[in-house]
Amino acid sequence: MALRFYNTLTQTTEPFSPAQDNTVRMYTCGPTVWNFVHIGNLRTFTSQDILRRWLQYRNYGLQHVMNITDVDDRIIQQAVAAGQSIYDYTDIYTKAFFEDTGKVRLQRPEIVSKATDHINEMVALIQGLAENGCTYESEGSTYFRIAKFPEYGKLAHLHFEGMQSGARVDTDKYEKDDARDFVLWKARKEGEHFWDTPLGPGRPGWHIECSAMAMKYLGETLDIHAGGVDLIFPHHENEIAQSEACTHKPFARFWLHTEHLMVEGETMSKSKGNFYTLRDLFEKGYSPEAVRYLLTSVPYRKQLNFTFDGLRSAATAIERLRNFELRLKTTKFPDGDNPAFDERTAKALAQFEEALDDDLNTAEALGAVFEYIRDANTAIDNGDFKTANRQNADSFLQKFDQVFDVLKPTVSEHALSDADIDALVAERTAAKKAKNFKRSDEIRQTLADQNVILEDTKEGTRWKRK
RNA sequence: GGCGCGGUAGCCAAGUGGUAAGGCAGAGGUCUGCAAAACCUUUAUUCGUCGGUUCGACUCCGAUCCGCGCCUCCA
Repeated sequence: MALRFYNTLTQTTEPFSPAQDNTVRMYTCGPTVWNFVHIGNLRTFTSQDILRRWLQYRNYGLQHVMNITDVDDRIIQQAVAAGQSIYDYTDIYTKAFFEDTGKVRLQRPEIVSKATDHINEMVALIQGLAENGCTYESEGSTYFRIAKFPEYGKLAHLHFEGMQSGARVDTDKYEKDDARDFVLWKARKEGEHFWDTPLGPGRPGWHIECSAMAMKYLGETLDIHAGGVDLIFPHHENEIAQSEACTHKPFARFWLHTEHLMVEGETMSKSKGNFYTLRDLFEKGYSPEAVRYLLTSVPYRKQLNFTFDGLRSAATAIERLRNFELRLKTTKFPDGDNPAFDERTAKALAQFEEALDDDLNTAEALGAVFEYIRDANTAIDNGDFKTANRQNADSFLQKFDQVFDVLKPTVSEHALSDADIDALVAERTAAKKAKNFKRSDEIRQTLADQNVILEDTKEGTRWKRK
């Protein structure tokens, strides 16, 4: 079956292909840069990375825009507290974001756009909405009038018929006609960063940046819009309202939402003491690959229970994958070809691709890979794996890694070089030959201290980094 | 209260009408100078509970218990 995704808008799984040409126009809600990225954020971004990679694997071009929210209440508050401008303050966390996500090998979107660089576009969009009679002004702020958009609630599947206007307590500091109305442009407040615009001095509301930037770079209708489940309402619902009320065209064809993660079975929160940034995990000694693997091993639409036990399991699972890769590379196979085994490889690849085509079922894809590895190991043991089978096997493994990207270890800059290791291994082999096991074990230990593991095989000694 | 998601082995988790993938941990074995590493085998008569439909249900229907999320600025 062809590629398909679950669409929050229709609540069904639908076949996917881009609307125009071969390029997927995709927008994902990026970070609010007021702090370091935490593992909850990262789960969403990692799932989007898998989405990116799978679209590319399926030979689609990609035009992916991710925003950086660099102005909002928290940022203003934190910047003031730190005695910095919002630009200086957010710059720190924007850089940290790419540094951190780079470590877990997230691809950088084709376009990264900052909210503060697109004030003009936002103002223009709000003006367009004003022309359509969808806005009103109150105490210097501009609001979107929900009553003008009857389809409001279609993404979150909320029904407001029974709700009385103003029935809810309005906790917002600004004056609104209807509790559901949301602010497009916030009036300037004393001591806050502001922009002078035709809408008056102030700053953008939360939702408008995404509509403005998405449509600027991708056109009025996106193929995919993605984010965390918590953004479905109100953020994405409001994006739809303000975009479609302006263009009268569907804002996005597919809405993909990543479920949240739990930590040790509990919701992650600072008060519970189970709040972790990616940097926290690195400090505890966990590898970027292990984090990446754990985060991707559970399909994106399922809640993921993040545990340290799971993180260790992930690291061991990666070892198994790497061991197979190493075995494939270093073993001398019997000459010839075994068509039956090539068929086995083809089957594994088909299962792998079908799993990811099915709304990115990463768990099933991994199952296909591990099952294959077991069969391949058995075939190698039995001599059923021939020299000519190596190419397809290796190609399958590389295709797997094109998506999951965990095979290559992250090597620190202080680590021994490959040449140093090779030299020590050669010395040990000589020592072993001379039955100088004392020296041989000494070298093994030296390398072990550098996180290099030696394996003695029929074809000699091979090594790997841990 | 409304809407949505989920409860499968010690842990993580796929499957969703034809008789339980995979990973980790555990147990056994192969290999090896010992060791390490690696590899192989094995581990759920059973899928929250109770009913129903069916030749047959983890998979469909009803009820029920439990967990999680959203219902205005949180990925």
